Amino acid sequence: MAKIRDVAREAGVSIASVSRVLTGARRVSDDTKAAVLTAAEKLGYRTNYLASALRRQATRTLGMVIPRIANPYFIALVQTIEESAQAQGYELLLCDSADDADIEKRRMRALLSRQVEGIILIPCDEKGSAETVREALREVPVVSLDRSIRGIAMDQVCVDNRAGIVAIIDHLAGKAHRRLAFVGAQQTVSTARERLEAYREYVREWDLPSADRVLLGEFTVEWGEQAADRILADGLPPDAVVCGNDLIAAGVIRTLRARGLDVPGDIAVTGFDDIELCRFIEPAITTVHQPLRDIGTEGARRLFARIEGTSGPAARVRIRPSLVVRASSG
Amino acid sequence: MAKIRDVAREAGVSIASVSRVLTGARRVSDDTKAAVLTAAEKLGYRTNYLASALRRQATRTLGMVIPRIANPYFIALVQTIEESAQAQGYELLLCDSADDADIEKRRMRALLSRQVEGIILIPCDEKGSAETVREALREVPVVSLDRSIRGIAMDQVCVDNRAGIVAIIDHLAGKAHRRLAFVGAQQTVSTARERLEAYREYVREWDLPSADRVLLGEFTVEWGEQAADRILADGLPPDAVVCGNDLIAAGVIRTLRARGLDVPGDIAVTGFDDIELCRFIEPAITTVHQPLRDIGTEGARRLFARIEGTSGPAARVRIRPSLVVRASSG
DNA sequence: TTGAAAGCGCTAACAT
DNA sequence: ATGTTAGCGCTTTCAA
Repeated sequence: MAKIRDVAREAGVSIASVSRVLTGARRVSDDTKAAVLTAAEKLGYRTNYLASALRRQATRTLGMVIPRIANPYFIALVQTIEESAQAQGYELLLCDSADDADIEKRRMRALLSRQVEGIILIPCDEKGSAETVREALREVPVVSLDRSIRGIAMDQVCVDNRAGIVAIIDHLAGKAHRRLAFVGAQQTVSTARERLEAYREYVREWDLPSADRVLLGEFTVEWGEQAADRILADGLPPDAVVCGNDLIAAGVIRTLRARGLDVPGDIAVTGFDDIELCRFIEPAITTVHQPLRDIGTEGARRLFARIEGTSGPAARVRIRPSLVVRASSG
Repeated sequence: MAKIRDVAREAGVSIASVSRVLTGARRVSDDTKAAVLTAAEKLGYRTNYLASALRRQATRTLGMVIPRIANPYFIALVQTIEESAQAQGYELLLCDSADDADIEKRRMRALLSRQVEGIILIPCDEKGSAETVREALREVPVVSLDRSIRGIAMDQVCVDNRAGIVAIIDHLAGKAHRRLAFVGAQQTVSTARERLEAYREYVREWDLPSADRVLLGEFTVEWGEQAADRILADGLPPDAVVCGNDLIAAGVIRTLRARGLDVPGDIAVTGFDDIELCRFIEPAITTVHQPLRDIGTEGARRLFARIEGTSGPAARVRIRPSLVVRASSG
């Protein structure tokens, strides 16, 4: 692999001149520039990023840690961050925490070891992630996306979960649904917690017993399937099921239909997130659309502001979602 | 950020001793080790990867370039590669080529600049990728996955597309389907080409006219929807549609049902890849299951063999897929 | 405008 | 077992 030395020799100039040409410094004659470019091209020279970054003490690299790379929902956020990074001339290092706080810590440390200049994190666990973030914050700015962490001074950008749940309940109430149930996930992340809390608080304005008709498991299709059977085991089932996310809704719908019920005729079902699957399920799922692009760009904006040191106190930003009415809610 | 100097001072030893302790070299006394560990912990020291990698001339890092990070199918391969990399003590740098040969070239160069020790590539374009690969091969081993590139000496691991299509046609023939059609994608990647060729060659053993009943577009749901309408416009439509992948099949099914036809009653439909969506569509899609784990591990195995210089001539490996029969093929 | 040389933070060879 | 030091490949003073 050709080094800057080789290019200098080939071009008949000093290595300083080669560096100047390649980094775009101004003070170079056209002759030198041409000679260097020719030599570099001829030798297939490529700047050694390690040496360059070590010397200039800048990597122009961002890190991002997400709970699961296989989740298209998170990937949509990755895309947005990647675009923002590219626009600023930064590269993105993506890591998967496998929804495990220990792995998340290891990944964050690996990113810091690689001297990333900032980190975007989708925390995997509200408790476990806090310590990791605090450690990282001592070295670089960190911004959390999608899920928030309480009691920590950092920029956090997420959807207004409460507004989403309120919109869903208002919609169902407008369709004359009265007996509601909520199928959500255990309270390990803020989204699970906030959606449940919003449901509990808001639904009692319509129907008190509905506030206690709550089942908590995981954000998966499988849990939705199980939960639906539990709901049906009840003597007088609800006429609408508010789900914590779309995957759960897909599972609930599948089981309800397998048991011979009509959705939404017998029971309406709603989701949250508006993942692509919503349009493929029959009936298509009524849900809350996540403003992923807005969340991502706002997160990146704040991270870069911190990197440049031009930002004020840490803030928690909540982006308003929108209701998407489809067939599953009658 | 604490440096090795600071730790050495804090521990009252030389920087060499700190390095020895942290890199796990043997020749250190227990006292020194303890002192270093304590000091490092106290200062929150983390080895600077840039300096370390530059010095040892080894990054223990692999690069991977895939056409689209949003495609869960590719992500399944990423997961496998990541696991293999971790098992070897390597980290993985993931890049998205956005299905664009120019971007792919830029990404590959960025990886080389970062001194990755090997690259796993899912080429975005059979023509455009060849040159990029040849360039990269001058510096590090490159292994292609899922899609192959003709006329280039490198390890390539992909599914046996022909075997998959043959299995599909045998299955449909066994169900007494005779008038077949193929809906695939333009021939920019090997998978599109090989599946079409296999269809054309093999279907004529059953029904000659079927070999010409071919529509080519993209590997998307939207194209499947359009293609279905074109198929129906024909006076005497086929009784089974073999699709180039599952997304196309999903689109075909959606349109056929929207036009009032029964799948598979009126027309059977099959896919290729066995993505998750297959089980959610109604009717669930009969398809060819990709042995993604096998492809990934075999690719990683070959890459590491090349990195260690313990491998023979470049080879093209074809992994056998399996047929998954579901409701869409009657 | 150009070149010589220092030094980024670390590891490993060499000396002790 | 430990310390001293050269040097990985590059960028950026500093001089000329």
